[in-house]
Amino acid sequence: MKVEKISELTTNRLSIYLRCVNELLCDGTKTVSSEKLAKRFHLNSAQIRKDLACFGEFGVRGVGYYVEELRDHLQKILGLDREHRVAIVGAGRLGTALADYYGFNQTNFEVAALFDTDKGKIGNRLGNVEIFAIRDFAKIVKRENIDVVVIAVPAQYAQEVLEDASKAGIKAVMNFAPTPLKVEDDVKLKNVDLMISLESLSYFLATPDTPAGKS
Amino acid sequence: MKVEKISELTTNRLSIYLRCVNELLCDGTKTVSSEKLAKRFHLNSAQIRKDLACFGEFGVRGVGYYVEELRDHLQKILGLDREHRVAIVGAGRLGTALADYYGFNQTNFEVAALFDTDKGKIGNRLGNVEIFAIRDFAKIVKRENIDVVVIAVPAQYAQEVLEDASKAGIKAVMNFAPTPLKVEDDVKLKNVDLMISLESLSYFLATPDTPAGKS
DNA sequence: GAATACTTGTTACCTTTTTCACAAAACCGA
DNA sequence: TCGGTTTTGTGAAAAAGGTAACAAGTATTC
Repeated sequence: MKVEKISELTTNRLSIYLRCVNELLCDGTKTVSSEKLAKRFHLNSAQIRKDLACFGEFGVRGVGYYVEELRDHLQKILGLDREHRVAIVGAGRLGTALADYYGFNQTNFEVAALFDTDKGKIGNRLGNVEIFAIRDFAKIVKRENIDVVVIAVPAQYAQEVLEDASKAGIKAVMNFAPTPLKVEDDVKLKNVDLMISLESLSYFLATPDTPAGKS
Repeated sequence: MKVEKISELTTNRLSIYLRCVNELLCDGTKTVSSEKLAKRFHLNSAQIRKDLACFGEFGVRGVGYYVEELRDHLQKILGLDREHRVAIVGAGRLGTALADYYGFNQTNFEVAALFDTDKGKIGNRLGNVEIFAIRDFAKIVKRENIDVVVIAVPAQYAQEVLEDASKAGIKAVMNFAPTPLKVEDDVKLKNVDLMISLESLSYFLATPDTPAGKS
């Protein structure tokens, strides 16, 4: 096991491995080699081994990995062995769509609060989740033990929301607003930029000789 | 100008440059140097020059880049000088949220059709956009000149939708379902995987000594 | 018109990431 | 127990990506 800094590319792949391993578990598979895993899910076996080796020696030579054990390790590494409480800021279509996204409420991420500035929305509920005034952000974050914030507001308000989150002690933020945000060094900001993805598709369509491939 | 294959990292940055350049245009800026652009938007000037140089010599030594001209070049390169017609498959919350996303209808991407299997939804309209039966997919794609498909259905149906799209001649697909899809070599598939992003945040929270930083 | 200041395009260098290859380890069948 | 097979973990090589440095242009000043 190497003690070095883990790249985000690696942790992203761990998420994928976890998903694959869960699928194997559903099939009733007990053990799996990196080679079999790679073949089935179109991955690279050396990379799987190397990624996993960053966190310990989970495999058994000659056998492979015990699927259930591997799942437990991956969940632990990714911090999915405990619940995360999510606040979504912006109760527009995107925010409300995210609030009952398959990912949430089916995993250890629980949407605990929505926020908006629209008085017509404040106080309403979306399923079990109440829509609060953004003014009460810090208070609710504390009361509801929120540790992850999703920014789903128009671009011009995103920076402000990020700063509110930072002030409230939030360390993990996912941003859907298509604008570059400045962030404190101790806050992890993950940008999800649909325009970039769309324009990447557009580039591909405009450039016939480019090899396609996933991403 | 180098003639080599362009990486997706490069084209993604072109999207960002375009966004920055548009902001400069709003400010009335006429010319900009790679250095000024880099300073203002927290980029690297050498990388900007290198990325741009892949596509031609757009700059003037001693001056920099003419902002308007640069915008036109970037739009052309990214294929944004012509309209793209988008179909969204899955008229659930996510699909409908995407249908009136800021990105669409404010740019050259026009949502031309929604698709669903739910008889209660088929025939309804969301703004100007009609919801069609997935059965009519190929027909509508042709009639509406659709060239980009967005998959916003539950994971278990995603592969099927992708294959329908491929059969209908679609070459650019954006997938929101959290599952790995197999795709023809000539189809560009762009995955937007919110679970991976969330789990990346979770990893960060679970690993206190990790430096944060954007992504 | 020459000297100075500025900025690009590009090469060379450095860092990160991926892939390859194999010794070491564990299992299996006889 | 032993020889053969499988498969991991890892160091070394290769590929990809990012940064720095600078020669070659262009504009501006005096």
